[in-house]
Amino acid sequence: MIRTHEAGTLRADQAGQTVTLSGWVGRRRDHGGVIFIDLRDASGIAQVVFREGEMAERAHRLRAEFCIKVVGEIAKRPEGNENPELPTGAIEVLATELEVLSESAPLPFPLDDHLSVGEDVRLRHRYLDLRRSGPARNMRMRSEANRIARDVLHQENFVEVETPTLTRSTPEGARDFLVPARLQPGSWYALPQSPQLFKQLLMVGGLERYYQIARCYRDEDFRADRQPEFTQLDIEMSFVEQDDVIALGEKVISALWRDLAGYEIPLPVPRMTYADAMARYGTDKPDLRFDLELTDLTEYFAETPFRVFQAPYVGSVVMPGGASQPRRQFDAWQEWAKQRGSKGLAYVVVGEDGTLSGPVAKNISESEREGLAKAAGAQPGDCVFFGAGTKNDARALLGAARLEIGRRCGLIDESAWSFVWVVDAPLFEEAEAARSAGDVAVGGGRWTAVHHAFTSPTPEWIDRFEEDPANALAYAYDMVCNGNEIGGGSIRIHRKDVQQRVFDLMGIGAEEAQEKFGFLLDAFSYGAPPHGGIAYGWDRIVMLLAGADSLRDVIAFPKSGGGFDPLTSAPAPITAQQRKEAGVDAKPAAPKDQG
RNA sequence: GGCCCAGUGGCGCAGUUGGUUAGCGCGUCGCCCUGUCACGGCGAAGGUCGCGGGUUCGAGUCCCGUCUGGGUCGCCA
Repeated sequence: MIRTHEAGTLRADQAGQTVTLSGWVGRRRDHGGVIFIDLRDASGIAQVVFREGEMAERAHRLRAEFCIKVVGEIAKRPEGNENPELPTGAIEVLATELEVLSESAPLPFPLDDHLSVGEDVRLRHRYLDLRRSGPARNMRMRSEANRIARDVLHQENFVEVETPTLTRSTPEGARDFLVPARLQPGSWYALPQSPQLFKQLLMVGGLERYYQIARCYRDEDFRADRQPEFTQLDIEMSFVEQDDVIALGEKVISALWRDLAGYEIPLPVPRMTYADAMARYGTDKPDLRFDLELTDLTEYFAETPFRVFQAPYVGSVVMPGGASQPRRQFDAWQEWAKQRGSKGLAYVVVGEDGTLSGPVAKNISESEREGLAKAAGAQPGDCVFFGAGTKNDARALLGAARLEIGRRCGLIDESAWSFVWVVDAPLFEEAEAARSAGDVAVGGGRWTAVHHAFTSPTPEWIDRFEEDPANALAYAYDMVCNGNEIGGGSIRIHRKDVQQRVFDLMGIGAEEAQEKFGFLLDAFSYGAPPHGGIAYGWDRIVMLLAGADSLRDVIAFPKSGGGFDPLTSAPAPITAQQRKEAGVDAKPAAPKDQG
């Protein structure tokens, strides 16, 4: 090693020792006769002092981010010159030797922690950004999270297995990234959207307990909380039921939050049914850091003269103190609602004397006005927002309004952690609904899987889901933290007959099933064990633990919008030669196409 | 794909109802400085205001288009 000590570890009791440090020049304070350098390495910083003569002269030429080696003696700082802000603030290193290991060009942006720098410049020079304390801390925290997960799973006898990234399309429902196969022009690999099928095969393979910190790829449009390649902590277990996977999942999560957030998650994590979550919070990932709930007023307005409320569903959410909003603010709410595809956001203002006002108040009947505040749970001075329409649409709008109210009214305790399992989600949705929403419905049937086609029905439904597909429940569970879905999984189908019935309902014929998932079905015919698992959204979990605002903050080399890598400028054009070899332009041999 | 916001020296920003030479802070470069720690002082360099077109006597500013980035909805477990 070309250092004997790490800069950030030096303490007063080491005074007198001669040390060799290597690292980067942080701030320098040049006083002519005496020059101070903050020498930074991965452990922290230490002040190095260059005095008079040749040492000072050479140190004078040092610039920000030069990589240097310094030999010197640790000394207690003169009385009154200690810096209590620094862990090493009691000492300094009196340099006797200086070697510049590598010079640095002027920086494209300052590395000081207290200065704000645009994200695109930082990502373009991510290697410099990572020298800053914040990004460096996030990388280390992520490493710790990996370690903790591995520790827990190791203790539980899990086997870490790597699965292929050049593979066939997995049935997750997103668009695949495709890789041309040079040796079979016209054929393509898909990058896995998750290791779903492989982990099930590992269960058939008798590994019983598998996990992987797995890279997954989905070719969809971008969001702040989405990257085209992302990481899951992927887990699968044999001979388990829902409660077993949930218990294991809680072990992992509670260890993470205990060690990295200093928070002891009260166990067991409460569970809520999907139906309950939708009814009370208008979402399948409720943020339970505040109590506000939706109210179902469909019955209440059953006889309403107000056309807008003559809908399959009418619900409301209260904005505490919302009555005092200026008119402009209510207009802004309309805009807000329109922005998410709604016609508007009906509202009623409850005056201090309890009388209702606002555009909606005039349109409803006398008796409806009478009891509305009470029915909606509103107090004088509140305002009530309404959603009317199909159950799904109206609830989605109200759920979003609930979150917006929480933010604007400061109802959310930002320091709080709320965890909940959402269970008993529907197993199927109508294929029509899925298709109209732009989904690529698998199979030609009326029903399609909400999760994926290998999710088992709950024990109550496993023998009769065909009778009432709309209400059949999936043996699945999502873990939600502060309104973020951080993980989800299910008990899988392991019986060939059940799998066949699910395929039948989805209109996937035997031939099609064989072609698409034949390898899995074949595997299931050889004594497949009952199994299930869970996958945690690793980037998002680390983001929450780090208190970061964006997934990009916890990924070493993230992509920016449009899937562009600001550092390497990928994706990039290929040469004609590469194009030819890759077989990108191969014509399909025969019309006999495949999926 | 829709909508919203932003693009001004290396970085972060200001720039009024359109009006002379586009400012400020940081950084950079040079000189000075023996106790600083976001050191300080003096001086200097550095900008076709994202790009293209239009309106105008005159555009960083107004209009249209376009590109890039961020956010959001669609999409996405």
